Amino acid sequence: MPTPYGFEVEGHCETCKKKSQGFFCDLPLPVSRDLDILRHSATYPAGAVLFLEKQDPHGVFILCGGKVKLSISSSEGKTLILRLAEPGEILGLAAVFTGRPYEATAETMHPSQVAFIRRSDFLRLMEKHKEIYQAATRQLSRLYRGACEQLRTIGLSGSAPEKVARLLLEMSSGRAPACTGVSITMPLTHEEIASCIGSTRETVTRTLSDFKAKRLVAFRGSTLTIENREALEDIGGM
Amino acid sequence: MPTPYGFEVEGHCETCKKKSQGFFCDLPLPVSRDLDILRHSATYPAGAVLFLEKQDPHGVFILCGGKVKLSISSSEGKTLILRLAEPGEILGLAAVFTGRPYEATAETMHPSQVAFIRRSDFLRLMEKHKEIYQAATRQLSRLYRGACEQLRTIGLSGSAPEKVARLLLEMSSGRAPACTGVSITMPLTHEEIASCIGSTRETVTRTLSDFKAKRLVAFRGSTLTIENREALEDIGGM
DNA sequence: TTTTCAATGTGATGGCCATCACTCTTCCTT
DNA sequence: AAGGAAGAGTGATGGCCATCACATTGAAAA
Repeated sequence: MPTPYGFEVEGHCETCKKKSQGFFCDLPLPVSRDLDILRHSATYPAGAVLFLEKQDPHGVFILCGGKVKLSISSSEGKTLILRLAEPGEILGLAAVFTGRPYEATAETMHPSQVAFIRRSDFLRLMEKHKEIYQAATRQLSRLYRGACEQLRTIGLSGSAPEKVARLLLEMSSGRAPACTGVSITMPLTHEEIASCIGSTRETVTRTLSDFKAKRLVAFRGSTLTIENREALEDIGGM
Repeated sequence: MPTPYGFEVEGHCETCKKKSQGFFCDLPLPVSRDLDILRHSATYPAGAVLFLEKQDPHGVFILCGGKVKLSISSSEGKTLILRLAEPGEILGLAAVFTGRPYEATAETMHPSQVAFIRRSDFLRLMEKHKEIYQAATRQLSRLYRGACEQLRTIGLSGSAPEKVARLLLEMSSGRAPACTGVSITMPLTHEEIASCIGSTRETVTRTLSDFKAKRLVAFRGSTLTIENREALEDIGGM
């Protein structure tokens, strides 16, 4: 099944197309032909590790379908989740480009389709096609902005409620409309939320209970609804 | 004074040249000619603000000489220093490329020479010269890696000593040799160190005193010498 | 069904460090 | 030399939340 992305995608094409701003999609034909030759596609089960933090960068992974968790961890075993990658993203870009080790660990959260391109092949491809530079710059810019946002959340907010509120608002953004009443499907456990904001599971549980008691949010299964965006923004210092 | 960077630099050329890996230097002649036409050079005094967080990105600033502090701040007035830019760096790159507001505030620490290029001009220039894409990707990759490191320091380390140790080690890295005995000229006040690691001035003062008492570091004026790198790495969890 | 394990809820405790309130030093200015 | 301001050192205090410990729910396997 040929697609506008330059490689075959089973199942999640629609998602990829919808989120294509800034992603690795819609490449001109000559570029996608070259990509097709070099890529190695595979389907990974949930929980598979694509690459490990501090490993030498053998290449980039293009996420075609599924969801991948990117995280860093300390020597004491604590973990910080950087972001969840969506279909269309290139993983390992900064590492491959600088030649330094992967800066994070990539692990599939669901069964995922992934295309791999060897470092040397990818670098040669970049030299050949300006469009790839363009896509890479776009993605890296977004990554950097995201990291800054996370630094703001973790580094500048004193209290745990502040961090949780910011995370919820961030997760709900990008969805229309950005106002009270938005619902999001929470893909993270309390434990994982904690490791997005540098806190602990217990604190997240307590904070969310508190938010619920104050009618700021509501839960229906794994669906979270923001019932009072104003108040949340207030708590988040925004 | 013509230079290999495509624009005139007074005073800090050597620095720039030494740190040129990944920077905006050594461009081919046609590129630097085009840059020369579009750039607006200026010298700013210490403490000047090049751009503000959340401002619309009018363009990029190329730091030719001096030093610039990049920081983000919260609504309550707390500040987090992201990094200190050295000559050769392009400031505002991610913002200009994505079209979203500047992600940080840029403020000169010393009198600095800065070249400005309007957003539209810069984007057109990128389209024309692949070398600029290349330089941009390199710089963005480094920025992203740096942000990840800072996230690791701030988000994964529980204690203040851990954060301070990591910061000192990071500041001393990049200098030869990376072992016990390295001296660095500390360009930051305790207050600024605190806002690099999301802590407070008092805590930094106390922690550094403690390190000094334990013979991990020594001070001579504004020069800091690492006397026991092993122990520092141990505290930093590295 | 029963089993089982992950996820969640909740109390108790204590330590780290942010905060406040000073003093002291060191320059730079006048 | 006196004045002032920025930086640095230091004690006291209290609150937030990490940590430990255990109960409870829920949802997949067996």
